[in-house]
Amino acid sequence: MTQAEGGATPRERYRAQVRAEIKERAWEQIATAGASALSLNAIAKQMGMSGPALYRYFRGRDELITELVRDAYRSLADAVGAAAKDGAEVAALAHALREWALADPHRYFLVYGTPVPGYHAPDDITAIASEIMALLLDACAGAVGPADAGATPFGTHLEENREWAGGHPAPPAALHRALAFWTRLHGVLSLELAGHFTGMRFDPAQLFAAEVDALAGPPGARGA
Amino acid sequence: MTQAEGGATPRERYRAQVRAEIKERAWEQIATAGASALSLNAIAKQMGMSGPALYRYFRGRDELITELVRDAYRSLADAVGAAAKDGAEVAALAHALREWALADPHRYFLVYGTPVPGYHAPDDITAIASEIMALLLDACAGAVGPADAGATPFGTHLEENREWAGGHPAPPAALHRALAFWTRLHGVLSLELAGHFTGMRFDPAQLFAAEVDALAGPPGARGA
DNA sequence: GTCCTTGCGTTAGAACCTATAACGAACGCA
DNA sequence: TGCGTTCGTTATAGGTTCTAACGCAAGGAC
Repeated sequence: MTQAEGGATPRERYRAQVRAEIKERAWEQIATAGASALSLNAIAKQMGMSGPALYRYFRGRDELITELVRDAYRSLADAVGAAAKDGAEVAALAHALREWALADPHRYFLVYGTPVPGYHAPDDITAIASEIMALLLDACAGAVGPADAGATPFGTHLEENREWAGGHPAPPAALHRALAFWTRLHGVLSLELAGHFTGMRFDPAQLFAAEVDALAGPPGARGA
Repeated sequence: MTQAEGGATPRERYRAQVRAEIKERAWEQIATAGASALSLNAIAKQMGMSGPALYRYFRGRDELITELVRDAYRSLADAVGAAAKDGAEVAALAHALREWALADPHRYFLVYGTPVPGYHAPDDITAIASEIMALLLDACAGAVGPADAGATPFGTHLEENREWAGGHPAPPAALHRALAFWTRLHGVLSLELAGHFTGMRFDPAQLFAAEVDALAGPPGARGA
């Protein structure tokens, strides 16, 4: 999208532009009907082209979706990164995450929703995921309270298996806090976005805020 | 499945039996390829029938899936109910939930996974969901610690909007704890089942256990 | 400016899918 | 034994992804 004009040859520029427009339409479809309803045929028709033309630009439906997942991850990393720029408070990251999720629920589900059985994310996507995790670890390492001294059972387990942190020099309590941040906020967000709270009258934002509050306090609270 | 033999007329018995077999095959397909790959045609072919025959038994793909969702909810309610029978410890419910989820991940995603845009669950399904919530509230109400006295901001918000608890006489702290139970354990389970922990070396079971531990302790810990 | 190559978009078609319509046969009930 | 309901069939319409083969047009080379 940004480097569409940076292409060398006219053909490459045109190609990049068409690819961008295809993804644009794809995002529109996903925003309204979800990823499962994404139809290459419909996109082509919408663009005034006839069906198989799109296969010049994407190997197939899977490759397009993989590209969209990549963009979604990139977008999330940017959103979280922007929030982590200054203060780097854990609550700020949480807020950025929620904003990003509410802005386009289907995009959230594209990243964190029900996985496709055969699908395995390519390396560059998992790299972006690690990048997000690093931001989270930074924030969590910066917020280690004095109460984090006591080692929890899970803390020691994490100490022994901390390869996933990619060499990040965070204490076990921070590792645990980062993991809890991820799983707890995903828990609230995914249930909210999936509509499991509709009917129940309480405000999901306040439940989310309560979880963020708990996260800002004790990490493994009462563990051991 | 159970009441297949309770039918009055031979026709009804046969019909119930065929419906049961269709659902059986559907579950097999879902277990291997997920709900999105469920094909009425394939089921029919597998049963030696030709395509449209299944429409005598289900209005369409949607009705079959709705039925499967209903069965999944029922199964979850039974599993949780069985665990709540005796001691009624919160940890026991958590363990039952995890067992149920790991037994068939795709079944879990059928209930808690990415929602289909147009779909709205029928009343009897939401009723089962309420039933599960009631079991959870029972367990949480029985585990109110002395530390739960202090009213958190979210606790008072829940006190004001407690219709979703269906008149359950649980203190606000128990309501909060039940909600946290649901969202936190779903957070860990769904990320684990979706494969977001693969590559990271830690044991998901221990993270789950740590969350259960935290749940058994302070509910809104440090809120306010 | 002219040729030649490369790539784009087309139509045709195979193999799926859901879903409806119309027909014939079998089954159960009286 | 007859009759009506229900079942399973085939045919059909319309949708999807994706491959193959063809023609045209645009870019680069000279």
